[in-house]
Amino acid sequence: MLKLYNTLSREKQVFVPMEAGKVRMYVCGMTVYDYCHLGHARVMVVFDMVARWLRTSGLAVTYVRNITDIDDKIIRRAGENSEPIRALTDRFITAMHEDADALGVLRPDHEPRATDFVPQMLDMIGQLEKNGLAYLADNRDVCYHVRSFPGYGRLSGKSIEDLRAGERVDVAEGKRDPLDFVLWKHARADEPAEVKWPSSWGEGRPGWHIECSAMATRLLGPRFDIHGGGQDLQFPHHENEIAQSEGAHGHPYVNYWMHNGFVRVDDEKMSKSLGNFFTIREVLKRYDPEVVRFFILRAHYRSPLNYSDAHLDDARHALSRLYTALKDHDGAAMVDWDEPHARRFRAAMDDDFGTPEAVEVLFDLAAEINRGDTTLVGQLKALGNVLGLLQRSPTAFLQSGPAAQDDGLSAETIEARIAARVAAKKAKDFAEADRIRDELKDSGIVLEDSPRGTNWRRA
RNA sequence: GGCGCGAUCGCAUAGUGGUUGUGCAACGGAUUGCAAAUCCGUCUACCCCAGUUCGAUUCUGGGUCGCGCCUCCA
Repeated sequence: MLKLYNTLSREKQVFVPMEAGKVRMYVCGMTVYDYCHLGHARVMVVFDMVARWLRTSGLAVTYVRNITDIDDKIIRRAGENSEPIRALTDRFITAMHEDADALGVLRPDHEPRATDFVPQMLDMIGQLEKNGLAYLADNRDVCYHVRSFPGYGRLSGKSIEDLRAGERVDVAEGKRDPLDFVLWKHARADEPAEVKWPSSWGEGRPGWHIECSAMATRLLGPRFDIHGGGQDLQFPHHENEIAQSEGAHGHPYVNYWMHNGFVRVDDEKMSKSLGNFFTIREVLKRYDPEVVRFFILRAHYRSPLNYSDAHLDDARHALSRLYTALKDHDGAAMVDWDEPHARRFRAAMDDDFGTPEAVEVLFDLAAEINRGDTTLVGQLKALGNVLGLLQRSPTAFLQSGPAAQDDGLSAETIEARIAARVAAKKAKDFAEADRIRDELKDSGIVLEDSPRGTNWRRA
């Protein structure tokens, strides 16, 4: 029985799908004007894990993760680059897919682009206007009248009064209330034709929040099971989505809201605005992507996750232990769910996606295997697979490394050195054998003698 | 100012009203020509102050510190 923490109720709840055996899930994805950073990596990996676990649990999942391809920052960036919006967004969508693929993130069932759903957004805005929740402001933007929507602030635990008290928003440009947000931005003369769509309120483009409501409704229906995203989207983005969808449809929008914690650097949120972010591809130059995935899943999805080289190094060593246990064994990869470790694994995952405990089970399996119980090899591999881990050849993982690109030593060179050392050992020239080993060690290559020969791996 | 989250062994990260988890690191032993890997063992924590309790790291209240949201942000 799966329980998950629902941001809306602020407690763990038993997950009951709307339709037996099926789950409909929407996750807020990327705004594509730059490379993804580690924070994006976390959202993608976390909800990939969620989708995998739901499927492993026998549910048919429809997973939607949107792409925001129209927005102020995109327009600005395209202008700076003197390139069409579409060229810019296409480029970064490709880059995003490269990053996601590297991290073992499976493609969602749908990746809708906002610009493909403008008519649906306009329909929804029209409905909101009809319901008395949207109005055309003096500056010709169409705005959502937040005060007319009862229950605004329920998700984020904010009251309209408190928001006003701490208000730091610019003086309203035509808004009736500073809290009101834009549904439809009227077109400006200096904007490219590419970002102008006709509408009954005049030419313009969608506000940010409306796209998710419209696309989720179109692809999953007006009410669905799970909606996820980064913690920072809880307010105002998700609060506004609720106001839009419930305001338009007159019934609840989402049953379970999930928010993943931030990635931090030096105990500060990693973000574009703070400038302390690392892009995924930057990190992947120095760390194996599976190490990054492991690093993310080793922490609970709702906890903050501190990034540092030391922590990634630690994660690499830990993952190496798992792969080392798998080395020299072939095992079928089907989970036997009646086996005790698998039961613990399931219990951990069913408790709000407790990947840290699930990973712990993996280490216990590795220990059992190292003690000689090779019947558990298949379990380790198969449970690893549930998390999207441990599917490579152990040797391939162990011989790849942080320095793989620049230590300049090819496998052939290393093998040749090993052969030379074996010869030296045979001749009882241990000084020479040790010299060769130390030399390789200085290049980050660790040798391991075994009855069946000498193996090597990268430290 | 409003709202919320967190404080666990050297580092990291789980979890639990009483049996003290996991990874990395460290130390001792086994193994090894020596190593590495592995195994066995050691070290063994729960911010502070009250309260509830037979018993609290775990529950309640207060405090301190850190962080997040309230503005674009995964």
